[in-house]
Amino acid sequence: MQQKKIFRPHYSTTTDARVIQTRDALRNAFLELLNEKTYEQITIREITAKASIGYTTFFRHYPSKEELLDTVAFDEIATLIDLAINALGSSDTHAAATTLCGYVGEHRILWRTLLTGGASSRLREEFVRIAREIAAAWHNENHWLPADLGVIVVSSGTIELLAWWLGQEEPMPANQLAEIYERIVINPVIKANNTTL
Amino acid sequence: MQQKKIFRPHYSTTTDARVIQTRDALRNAFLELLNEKTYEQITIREITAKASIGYTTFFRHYPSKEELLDTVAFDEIATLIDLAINALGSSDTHAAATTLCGYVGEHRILWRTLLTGGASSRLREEFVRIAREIAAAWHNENHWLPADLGVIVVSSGTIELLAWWLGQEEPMPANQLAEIYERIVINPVIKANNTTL
Amino acid sequence: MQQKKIFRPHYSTTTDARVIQTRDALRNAFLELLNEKTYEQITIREITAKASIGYTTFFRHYPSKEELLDTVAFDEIATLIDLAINALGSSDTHAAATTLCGYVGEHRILWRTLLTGGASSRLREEFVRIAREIAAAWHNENHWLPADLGVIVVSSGTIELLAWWLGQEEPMPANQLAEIYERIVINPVIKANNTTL
Amino acid sequence: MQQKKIFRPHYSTTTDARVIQTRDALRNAFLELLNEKTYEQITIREITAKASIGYTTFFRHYPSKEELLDTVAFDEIATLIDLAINALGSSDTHAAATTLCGYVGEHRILWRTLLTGGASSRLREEFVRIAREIAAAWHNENHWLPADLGVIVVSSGTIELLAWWLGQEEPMPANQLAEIYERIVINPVIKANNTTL
DNA sequence: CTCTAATCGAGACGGTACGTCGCGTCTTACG
DNA sequence: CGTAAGACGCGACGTACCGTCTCGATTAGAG
Repeated sequence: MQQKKIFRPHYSTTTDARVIQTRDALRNAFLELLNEKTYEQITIREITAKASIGYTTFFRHYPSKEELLDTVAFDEIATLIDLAINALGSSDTHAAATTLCGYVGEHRILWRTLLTGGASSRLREEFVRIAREIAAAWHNENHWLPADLGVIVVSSGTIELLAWWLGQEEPMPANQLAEIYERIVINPVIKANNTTL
Repeated sequence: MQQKKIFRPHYSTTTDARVIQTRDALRNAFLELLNEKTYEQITIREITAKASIGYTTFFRHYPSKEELLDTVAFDEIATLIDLAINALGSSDTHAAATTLCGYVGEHRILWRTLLTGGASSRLREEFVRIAREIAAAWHNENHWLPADLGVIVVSSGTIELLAWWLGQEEPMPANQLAEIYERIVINPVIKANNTTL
Repeated sequence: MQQKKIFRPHYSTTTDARVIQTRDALRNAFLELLNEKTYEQITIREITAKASIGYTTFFRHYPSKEELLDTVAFDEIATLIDLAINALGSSDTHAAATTLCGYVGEHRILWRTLLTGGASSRLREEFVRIAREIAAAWHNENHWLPADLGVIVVSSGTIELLAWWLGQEEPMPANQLAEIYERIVINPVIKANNTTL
Repeated sequence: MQQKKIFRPHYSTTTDARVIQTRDALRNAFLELLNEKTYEQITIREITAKASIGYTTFFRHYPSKEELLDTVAFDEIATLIDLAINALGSSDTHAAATTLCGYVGEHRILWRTLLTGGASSRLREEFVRIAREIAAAWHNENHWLPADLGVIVVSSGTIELLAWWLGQEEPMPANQLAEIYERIVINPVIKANNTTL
């Protein structure tokens, strides 16, 4: 964390056109590579070569490959989790599920890379991890179902369902997916309490 | 005339006591390390050091870290998938679910390492991958649910549920877990077909 | 796109101060080690350790130990062979012999390492090899003496004589050596033709 | 030198037919390999493979590759040096030179391997080294020529001349070689004293 | 419109891990 | 029950990336 001497003025926000350009190039090169190979297999040298950026320059913007991935994915994950939490907690689960599927569908290209590309397992872990944090205070009236287990199963179910969808060659419409989502992921957890076991 | 490469006669089964001993040492050292750190962070040198085995000797038994993990995990995964498939396909899902949870509970220590340790994401991927292969021919009468999506959701749900259970400090009894398993993972997929959407 | 292999831009001449410094350190460490042990016994790790240079860095400058030796020795050998050829071919063999012995005496320290150190046998072979190449076109009027045999005997005689001289604790003066050189190495080959056998 | 536990009953002379057979096989395999590659490049595993002998068995007969070479070459070198010393010291140098060249010619195949094969430089060093030891007490009446220098020049000259001869495709007759030998190697050293410089 | 400072490319360097190779010792299973 | 087959520890090899550090060249944007 504590960098010693390397010149790193760019970690802060800047409007310098060169900086913006460099970061975009890195981001795009990284995403392209994620479509080809595993996160671990991708080297920083590859990213910079593909981005036509000097190797050293990478470190002027991100301290590590990890950090670049986070930067690329963090906002997207946060948005998606918001929607997923809504789907879980809302009274109108149907609308929430549709919204979530619709959102991912609109960002299909990016999300396909994230969920089916070389960083998929990292993304999934991250998704579940953040979901657990956010939902830590979440109240669950199902006495038979531990709250965090519910969050885990819904989170991972969500991710797997979306990954499957994005990997299809001829994907079904978003609203149809939303129905399935509701039936096999949402409802079993939140609506099961009125069923006697 | 020339040496073929490294001398690797051991990949086949052997009864040599030294070989058994060495492999056990590697396996145990590896599992211990998986409780401490990520699969990627573990180096072969660490494994051999912890096992008090020469570095080169590792390669006399496994061509890579990957292969060692496979060897350690493959049989366990295969057994578990058998049970999971039964849970999914059997008419008596309750009995199948109980059997599965019971099996994992009996091998709690190993499975906790596999599912909550440093190789968890690899194990989960592998589990889902194998499950898809096995269930490729699986017939699904739910016209509204694509078969492979069902397999994916059940597989990942199974894994996540077990991982949660094994990570608990005071885990609930296996049969209680089995009930939850049935309600939020099994039934939504296989019993939903008699519900009109 | 991919890295070519290890980064090796330095084989060409460069004025970079760091490069000069590194190469000098390697060269000196190598020569010091040659005074202690055999060329084969010296490891690249030893050289770099003695030079306080990173192990990997060695390969950024030389592809192998062999190449380092060549670099260290090649110019010297070439110079010496020039002088030796002159000694052999010149009409004034006396002056040529004196020049050659004087030259080696002036570079006594380096040549002692080369000829009596751990790489001596390699150096001798190299010397004879190069001498044969250079003297391939050399015309010999001695009908009784095959030209290449003459070159070989003179070359090896030269080397052995110099090695002996450099190994002496109280070496004789260069001009005295030159006289012996002329009598037992040069003259027998080039002046013998006017003697009937 | 001090071997601990390995079973090595064969270092002593033995008449056991199997032992003789094994050693011959190793010796022949070694000589064959010396015609193909450098002493350093030859591995013990290669030798044993070519000899159809177990790898471990090698060490029951020789502690190292070095020792095998010595065993193969020592007697031959000693014989040759005897002859060379005679050539140098005898009053009838002509007869001695002829004898020496004749002897080598009769063992042409072995000597060609030794002097032009992959161990040539070792052989040459060894030859000169032994010659110096034997001739240490040798008295030299040439006041202008240090005795050991004389031995060195004659030894190396002898070796180089023989190596050249054995490497020829159409070698000259032994007696013709002997004449050259006498003129350019022997006489310059031992008969030069009656010449004023 | 200049000039100063931010940005960048090139690449030398010290490291660490990799997987391979050969050595020489030690052990065991088999004939 | 002695030996060959081979398991093993060891250490060097050469490669691949890592992340740090210069050193100049270029360029943006403030004065």
